[in-house]
Amino acid sequence: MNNKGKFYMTTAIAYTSGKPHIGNTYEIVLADAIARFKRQQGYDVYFQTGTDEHGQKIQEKAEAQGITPKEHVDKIAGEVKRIWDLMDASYDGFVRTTDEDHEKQVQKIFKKLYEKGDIYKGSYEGLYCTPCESFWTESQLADGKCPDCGREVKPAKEEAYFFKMSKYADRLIEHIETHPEFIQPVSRKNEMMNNFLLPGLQDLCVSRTSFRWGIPVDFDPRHVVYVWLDALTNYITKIGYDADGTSSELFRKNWPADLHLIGKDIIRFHTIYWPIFLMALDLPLPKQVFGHPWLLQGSGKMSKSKGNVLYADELTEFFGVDAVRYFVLHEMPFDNDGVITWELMVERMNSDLANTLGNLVNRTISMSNKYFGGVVKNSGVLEPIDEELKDVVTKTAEKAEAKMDELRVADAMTEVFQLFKRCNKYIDETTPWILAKAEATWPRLETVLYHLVESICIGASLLKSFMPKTAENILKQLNAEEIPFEKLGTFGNYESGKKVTEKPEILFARLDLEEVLKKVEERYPSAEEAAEEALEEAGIDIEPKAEITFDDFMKMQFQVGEIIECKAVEKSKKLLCSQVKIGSQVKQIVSGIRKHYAPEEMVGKKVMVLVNLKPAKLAGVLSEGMLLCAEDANGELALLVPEKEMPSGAEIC
RNA sequence: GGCGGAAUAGCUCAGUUGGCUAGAGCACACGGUUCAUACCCGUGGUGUCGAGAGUUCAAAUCUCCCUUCCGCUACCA
Repeated sequence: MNNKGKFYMTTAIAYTSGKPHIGNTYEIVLADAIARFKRQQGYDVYFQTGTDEHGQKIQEKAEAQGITPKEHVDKIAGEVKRIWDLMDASYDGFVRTTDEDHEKQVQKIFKKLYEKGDIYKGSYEGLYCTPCESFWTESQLADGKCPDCGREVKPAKEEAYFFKMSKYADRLIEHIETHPEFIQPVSRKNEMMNNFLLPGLQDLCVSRTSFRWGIPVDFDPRHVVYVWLDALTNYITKIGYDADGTSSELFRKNWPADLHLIGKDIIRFHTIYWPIFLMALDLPLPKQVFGHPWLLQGSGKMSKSKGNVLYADELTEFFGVDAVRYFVLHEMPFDNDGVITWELMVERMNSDLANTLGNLVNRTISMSNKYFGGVVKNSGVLEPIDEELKDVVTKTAEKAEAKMDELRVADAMTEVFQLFKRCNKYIDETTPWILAKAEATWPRLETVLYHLVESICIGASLLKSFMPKTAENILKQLNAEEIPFEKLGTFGNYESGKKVTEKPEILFARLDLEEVLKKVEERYPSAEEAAEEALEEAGIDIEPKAEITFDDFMKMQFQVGEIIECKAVEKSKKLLCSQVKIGSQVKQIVSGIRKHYAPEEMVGKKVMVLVNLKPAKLAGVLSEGMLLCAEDANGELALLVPEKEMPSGAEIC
């Protein structure tokens, strides 16, 4: 194998709040296909994945179960690993952010950046705007007030460490502009530039004192390192980066990373904060960050509380590992979200895997056995039609490689399936069953079957990155070895005279959609029930606020209000402006609930109103109070209404 | 509200620097075939290329405007 150099790639690390669903699993399969293909091409690949195990959410999850956070993350990390292994992910390194060496390095990095002056200790004192949940540096304040909402900023109870993002912004802008391949897909580049870099970066809070489950700041142990400085650094710590300068051989060989594969939701952190952290550490930047789309189920993003979650291990029970790998890779066309449903899964399984591929292998082996006792001989009786087959077959590797170089995995796989389709056509063109009738045409028949076996071997070798077990199985049935990558462009690798297996094994059995749906129905309660169950089961934890006194509480005045008029606020996408009758007076209240309520359905509702809130302008419209809502983990809102009929103006106490 | 993207066959999407009768896969229909997992091969679309206007010998492809969706962001008292 010719060595094309090192290739270090990573996935994002999975957050250990719960078992990863098929949407999360998609990322590891995508990464694995890329890693395997790179290896096949001759790169020296180091492929890293892992788990992100700190944070308040995890602390709370653990408390709710009556176990320690460590026990909780051990369990979930084990689950993640089990699923990654089930999917045949060929990772070389698995990092956990609770690994001792990771924690130690994060502390060192934190200290190093602090000593360098890039991290400074700030405090919320006089600088925190509670409603905005934002803190500001002195220089950011507008007339001593919150630059966002213009209201007073308050002294706060917490202090925190901040990272000076702005210091490196110019360098980052320069880098992004001179390296167009850095952010993929490119459409994301503009979003980052226009929304964050060009308007000016704000400093990032990198520590917390409100929870304990994190890496302590060693020189100020009341603080734990907050998420990104902890999570992102895994890409260097696990391969042996040392902030004191004695980094490992592995690190020196592999850094900078060639590819960070992440979900599109965390592009900002990987293309802004992470490069800036690296600049602060005087390390080179990763060559490419690819924010892949999401795999959705049905109509919405998968989430536990919606009850529409599919898990990799359940899907593989129905379809097998490689069919699931095929599906998730095939349905993701590079920059659009893909959709997974049981119907689509069955369709792909039947048409692509069972019909096109499975049946091809099966009919080829059957004919070899039937006509020649399984012996595949290249008797060299050629016809012009053979050239067309060879042409397609020998060019497939090159085409697939071109697609893979652009990370277009689905397209690369499609190229491989073009090869199999061409083989099926070749059988029709050469009609082996007619050749079999006369002894005179047997040599031609031998050649035809040889061509088929050879073509399938090339196809199977190319399939290896995407569906490793299937590729192996096909080659085994043909009694063939994997063809090295550099020979995939040549025809005639199969050794003439070898014997294929006597009984072909069905690679993918056709499935009946009705039966599958029936089984699914039996196994899973309907989506609605599941959603309810999930909600009840999980409950929701939110960030606790400081205790208040009864007097504080008594300052707030709540009343029942009747909505007598409601319309959308024109300048905004989320706001509704309601006229609310409270006793004898009418207040105008603006609320961010347009996604959840249409203006007409608001009218007539009696709702809970915080009446004595200081009026403020929202999108230029005056708002004189607040409608109270309950919010679930997905941001779904529900207005609070009295459970018995009550007059407007009734006090809520 | 700011920035950006998209609207093409029933569905998912390709359509390069404007140029021959607008394509692929799936689904569907018909025909052929039988080695094979009732499979494979072939054939079949009068699609207002979102609406309107413009530039041009020529526009799905460029310009303007409108409509609708989507992404990021701000806002969401």
